Amino acid sequence: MEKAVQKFRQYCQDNGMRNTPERELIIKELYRVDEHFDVDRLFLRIRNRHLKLKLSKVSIYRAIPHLLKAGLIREAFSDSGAICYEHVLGHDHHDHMKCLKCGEVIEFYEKEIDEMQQKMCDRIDFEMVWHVHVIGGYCKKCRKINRK
Amino acid sequence: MEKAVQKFRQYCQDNGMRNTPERELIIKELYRVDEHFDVDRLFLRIRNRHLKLKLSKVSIYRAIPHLLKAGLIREAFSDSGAICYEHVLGHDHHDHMKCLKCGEVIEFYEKEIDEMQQKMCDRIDFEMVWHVHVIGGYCKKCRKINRK
DNA sequence: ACAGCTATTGAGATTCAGTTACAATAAGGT
DNA sequence: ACCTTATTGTAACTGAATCTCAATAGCTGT
Repeated sequence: MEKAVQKFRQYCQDNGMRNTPERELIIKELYRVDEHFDVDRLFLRIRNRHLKLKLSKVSIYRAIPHLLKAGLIREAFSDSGAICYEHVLGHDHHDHMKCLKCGEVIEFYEKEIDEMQQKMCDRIDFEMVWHVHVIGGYCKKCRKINRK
Repeated sequence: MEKAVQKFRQYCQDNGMRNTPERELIIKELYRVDEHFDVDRLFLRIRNRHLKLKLSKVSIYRAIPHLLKAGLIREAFSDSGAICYEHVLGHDHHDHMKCLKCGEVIEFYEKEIDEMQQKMCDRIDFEMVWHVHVIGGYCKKCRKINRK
């Protein structure tokens, strides 16, 4: 977590930006819990913990493009309109499956898929910056229920 | 295109739904052009062709969940807020790369990635219904420009 | 061919995520 | 400590998508 804050400070320096308590608060709360989040959820989490009584949702919206660029978070998937993010530092890369019935999110990682993806990009001289790979379907539990 | 209309008629029958000229118009326009589209773009295309002067955007929104279920279209990616779809019939399966600079969309298909994806789902007993695989980055052209 | 049930339509109001405008504040180099 | 200007919060706004509701029109049975 402290590492993330450090990294962001560096990012600010490199880009002529100012580091502020608001941004650090966002990063700290972001890294405190190992969970997917959208802006609203993160906002409420900060509110409810009384870490600081006044932090505007707009500041979170404004911070996100920077956090993405700085490589602190990445887009995971979108959930009925709202975009869900996850932190990157200290969390191995993975992608997501989402159960269309119970909403459960399963993380997966298949080394070969990633490698193949990279090879394919190299082949056509495409410089990959990010990727989103989401599989929608029915999880083990919900399949059983459906079969009944 | 006529095949798509047929398929949708069947889908209506199977689900106690009514087939209407509005829905057929949507499907026909959808299949007339081999291009990605969002609701707005499709709406304007129908308007501009004067195929029918009065078709509400709401009807398109309402048709989409059915078209998805009927297997006539699929979600391709989202473009600054709006979801982009593409038709499925008569168009081989593929995924997308998107250039973050010029916005170009490149379609790709890697058989092995698809197979590996399926194997992985089988392994954990997850029934895949759809998947979205989007790679963001810089295309060949834009990389060259960036290097200057 | 007709009647009646009810799915579907369009207009307009509404919701909700995300953005913008702007005046007040405060970070950080000097 | 000062001064420049990036950042903040409030509130107004945009734009995609949904909901409400009265009017319309498919389909089914007769």
